[in-house]
Amino acid sequence: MTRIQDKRVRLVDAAKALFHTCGFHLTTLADIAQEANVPLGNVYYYFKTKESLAEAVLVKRSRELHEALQAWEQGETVKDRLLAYVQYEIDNVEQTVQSGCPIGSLCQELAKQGGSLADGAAKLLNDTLLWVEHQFQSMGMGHDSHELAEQFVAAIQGNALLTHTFKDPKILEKLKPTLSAWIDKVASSKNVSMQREKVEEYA
Amino acid sequence: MTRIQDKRVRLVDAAKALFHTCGFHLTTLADIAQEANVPLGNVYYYFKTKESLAEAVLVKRSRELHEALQAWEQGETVKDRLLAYVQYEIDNVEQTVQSGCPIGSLCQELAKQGGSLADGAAKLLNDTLLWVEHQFQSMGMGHDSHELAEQFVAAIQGNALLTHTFKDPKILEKLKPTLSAWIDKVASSKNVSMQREKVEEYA
DNA sequence: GTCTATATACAGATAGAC
DNA sequence: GTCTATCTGTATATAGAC
Repeated sequence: MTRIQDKRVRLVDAAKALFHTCGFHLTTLADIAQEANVPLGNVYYYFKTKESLAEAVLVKRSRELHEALQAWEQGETVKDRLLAYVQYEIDNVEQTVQSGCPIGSLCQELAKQGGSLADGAAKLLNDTLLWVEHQFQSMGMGHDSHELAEQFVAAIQGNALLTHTFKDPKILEKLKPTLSAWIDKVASSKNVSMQREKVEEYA
Repeated sequence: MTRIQDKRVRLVDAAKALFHTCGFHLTTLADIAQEANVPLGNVYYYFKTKESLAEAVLVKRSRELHEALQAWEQGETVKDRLLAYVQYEIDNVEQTVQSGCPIGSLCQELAKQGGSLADGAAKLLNDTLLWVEHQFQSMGMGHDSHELAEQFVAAIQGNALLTHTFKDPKILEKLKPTLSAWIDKVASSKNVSMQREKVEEYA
């Protein structure tokens, strides 16, 4: 790409990192410009407002999320896929210890002020939720899939908050065996009723 | 109390509400002063800095939390007590829809900047966690109590985040039967091993 | 396209009359 | 104790030379 795109990319990357570590409101455009090695006045050539820069960050986070979802989707069994998601959180646990879940903290901070930023952050969490729900459907959980997905994502988000608040990576790490056992239990309890319900096709 | 205390109380109440609905950084002292019907310049007679006002808010939240814990403690069985906590969240679900869990959102926002505010917010969540852990100990869950408490609190915090993000009170409302069944399952699975473990005294 | 200098707005905090 | 007026710093955003 051209040099102009490089600067734009650098600004979005710097903003993405700083919004996560310091939060949206505490991060100044001067901080972002410095981190990206771009003079402050030049930022406005690429982004008219701080909000439009934040929107670009949300677009980038969305692209990265869907790449991750695709990667986890490669797992052989549904359980493998769901645990790949959990493992991803564990691989990035130091980030979560320092600044919380990147998506969860965006939702918490941006949901309060409404507007397009709140919607964009909510969509990240919703896309995650829909993917998990799809996994449970592939498992044959039918109508329960939505609530199971909510419990799964809530468990990860809740444990990420505890991890961040108490600066303790072990909290997230312990979650993997816990969720693994929970998936088994959920699946086995469903197998009983599978005798009378049609098993859904894997998508 | 004297009139001077009234103003102080009004400022703390206004700050408590606004920090929750708008977040700490987005709330200005002018907003707080207006909400409390106190002239801006007079705020500094009671609180030298915005941070010291936030500390007073944390003290108030801590007092209120411990009052709530005592109220829930009146439940007859351990399950009643834990579900009283969940019911409390449901009773205040509209607040959570609008602004998230008061304690969880404080932790998320203040943990990033460290300092005494981060510690104060973390203590609120930790006190909650310790109370839940104590309940599980009273149930005879022994060494598992800590991790059960983490899962319990994480479930509530995670569901509060989803409730806030998706503006959907039903998410938190559905949690009560889910956790109720979970408590039963946990208790019954422990009853098996109670035959070989000493049952701990209720505190 | 780039970057310095600056306008504008508003935040936290203070001075000092009452 | 109270409150107006204001200081000071800093954030977003713009103007305009290069």
